[in-house]
Amino acid sequence: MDNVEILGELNSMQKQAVVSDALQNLVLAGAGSGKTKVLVHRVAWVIYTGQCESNEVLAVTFTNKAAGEMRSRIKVLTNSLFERSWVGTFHGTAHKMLRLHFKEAGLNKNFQIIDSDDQARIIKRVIKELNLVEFDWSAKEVQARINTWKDRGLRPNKLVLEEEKYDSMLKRIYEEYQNLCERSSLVDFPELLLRTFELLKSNSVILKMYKNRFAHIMVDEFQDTSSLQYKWLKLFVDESKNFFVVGDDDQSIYSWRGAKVENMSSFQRDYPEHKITRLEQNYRSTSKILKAANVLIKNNTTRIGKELWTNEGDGEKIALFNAYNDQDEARYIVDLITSSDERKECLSENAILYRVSAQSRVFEDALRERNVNYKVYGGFRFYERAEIKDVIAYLRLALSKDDDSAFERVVNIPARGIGLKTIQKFRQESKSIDKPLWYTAFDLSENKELSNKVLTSLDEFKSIIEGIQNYALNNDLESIIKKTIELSGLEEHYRQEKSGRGLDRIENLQELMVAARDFVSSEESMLAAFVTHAALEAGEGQSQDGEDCVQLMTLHSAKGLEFKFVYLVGLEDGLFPHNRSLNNLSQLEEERRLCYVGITRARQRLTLSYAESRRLHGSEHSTILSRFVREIPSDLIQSVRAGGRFSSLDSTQTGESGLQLFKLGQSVHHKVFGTGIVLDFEGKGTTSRVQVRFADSGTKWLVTSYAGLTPL
DNA sequence: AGGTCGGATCTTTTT
DNA sequence: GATCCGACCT
Repeated sequence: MDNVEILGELNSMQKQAVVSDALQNLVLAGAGSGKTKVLVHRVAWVIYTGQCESNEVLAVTFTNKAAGEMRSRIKVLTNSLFERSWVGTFHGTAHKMLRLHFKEAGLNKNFQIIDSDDQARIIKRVIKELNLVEFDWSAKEVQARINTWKDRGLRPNKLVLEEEKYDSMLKRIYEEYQNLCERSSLVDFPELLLRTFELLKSNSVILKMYKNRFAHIMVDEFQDTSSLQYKWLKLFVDESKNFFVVGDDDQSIYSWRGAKVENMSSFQRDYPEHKITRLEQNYRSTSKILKAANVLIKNNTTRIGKELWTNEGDGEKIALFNAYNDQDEARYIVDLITSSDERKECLSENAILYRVSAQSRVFEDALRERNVNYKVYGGFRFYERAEIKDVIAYLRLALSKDDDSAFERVVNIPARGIGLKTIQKFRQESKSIDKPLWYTAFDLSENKELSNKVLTSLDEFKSIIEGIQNYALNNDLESIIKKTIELSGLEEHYRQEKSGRGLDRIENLQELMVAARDFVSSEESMLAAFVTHAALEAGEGQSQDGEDCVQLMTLHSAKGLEFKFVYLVGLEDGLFPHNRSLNNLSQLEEERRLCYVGITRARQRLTLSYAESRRLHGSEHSTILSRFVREIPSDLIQSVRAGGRFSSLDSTQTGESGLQLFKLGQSVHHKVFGTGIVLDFEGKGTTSRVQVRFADSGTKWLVTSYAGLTPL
């Protein structure tokens, strides 16, 4: 490996970015322009040119997946020379620092990480406990508010109340929640970042150590950083430091969870000596697709500005399909896939992208009907499943008795007769003496009037936890998990579960043991490392079967991916752009960026579709073609079926009593012709006719009173 | 303590 | 239409 090899595969702009000798660099990297490649090559470059040692690099992103990919690509490029550099997620990096400096950060050695689900449960409990009159926010809303505060670096005592109706109540909840976390040594996701930030800010020795250590700070997906994350990065960087950030303001789609695109302009302001490099050559899509994307995104008012181009030729026009309804839309797309050899040949090159996950169902039905393999991305991940979290909670408690969240979760799972009443007693006690529940439940249990039955159960619970604790001293991870499942009685508990979920759950427990067997870590306590892993990584890649199948996912989860054939569906105002974003310019622009992301996923063929009528939330709505499609020049679009033919008609046939009523687009069944869709109707009463397009027998006009159609 | 019923609500998702 | 939540019942 030498310089030539590092630079050889790069185009001139990419090369410029990689070898830039400016200290601060902003790389504006369009979709498909080799964004991560530039970052990875930059790491290799600075190491190979002797600008720094491999352990002096800090490279961060958002997801474990992206960090993993970054790590392995750097590894390939540098022949593992980078081993000691810090490559990871923001949260992972912050966590690492907190473990190293737990004392200085004011944390207990065994502090545990809680995920958003745990956090929501605790907040819910706090709200209930405070007994606030008239307070009617949901726990989720409060959670969002608290996390926003944390992201702004605001502790309860620093809040400036805005005299809103519930301000003082929200503040009390925040305080109480935070107290509870401190008492039980729990750290939530935003807290990982805020704690680290405060630690570095207040402890000049530690900060200096890291500032000296990190010669190069690199960030991928910079447009997704939150204000706290940017402030955190800036702690390590001054004007003399190498700061290399890569991002695309046109692909910023996560403002709703704290991402601040503004950080890109803040970067330009904060580092006036920075160099900006634009990567606009696209290696993914054909020209027509890129043109559509360029034109669309130009309608956004707040962007730095760039234009994608390619050498790869014009390609085909974008197809636009006008469906009668959502089912018609799904069937058409599935037909399109199955009737083309090119598309059928590699199913996983076909991606159906939609705005809301509820849209997947109709497609799943249509795909199943045609026996086409598919995979829906998103939804519950492995470590988020209740049964997995139960086992993890036992382990967490064995690691840290302070962990109230874990205690509450499993003290009565399986049911041991320790109900709400008992727990409430503990909570009260716990709050008044400021000790974790575990201690109020055991060390002080003589003081409370508890029945013998409850006392016995508690004893039993205690010995389970201590049993796990002892067993964990001298056994490997897989056996510890196995023992935990046995001792806790969880397996038996799920076996007896009445709903059909029990068997699934037990399978998942076995999967957990497999995960434990394969888990590797350099930490001294494998168990602690595994529990952290479970909190920090939702376990996306669990049980991958690698089957060739059609990919179904939301536009959000499609970011970063590419497919030969992309179907962008449900392009209707109100659905995409979503209703909730229609009245707000910045939100509407984010929806447009989302559409931009969708379009730029396609390598070869892009198909857009919309339905004139859509069933949503139980009832039928007529729709309007999405403004985003209307913004794309019509010479780039090929309409597959002329729309609007029926939209001016009454959408329901008005029949005499006793006669079947049909709706346009409705699925019906006929004894001879099979299943079909109602396309049109005419006449009234016994002379009325319906036009039906049958899946196998073509389109026919049928007299309603004789046809004997059954609605489906 | 656990189940059942009515009512409200209905993006996007990672850590 | 489906799901989640809180209130109420057994």
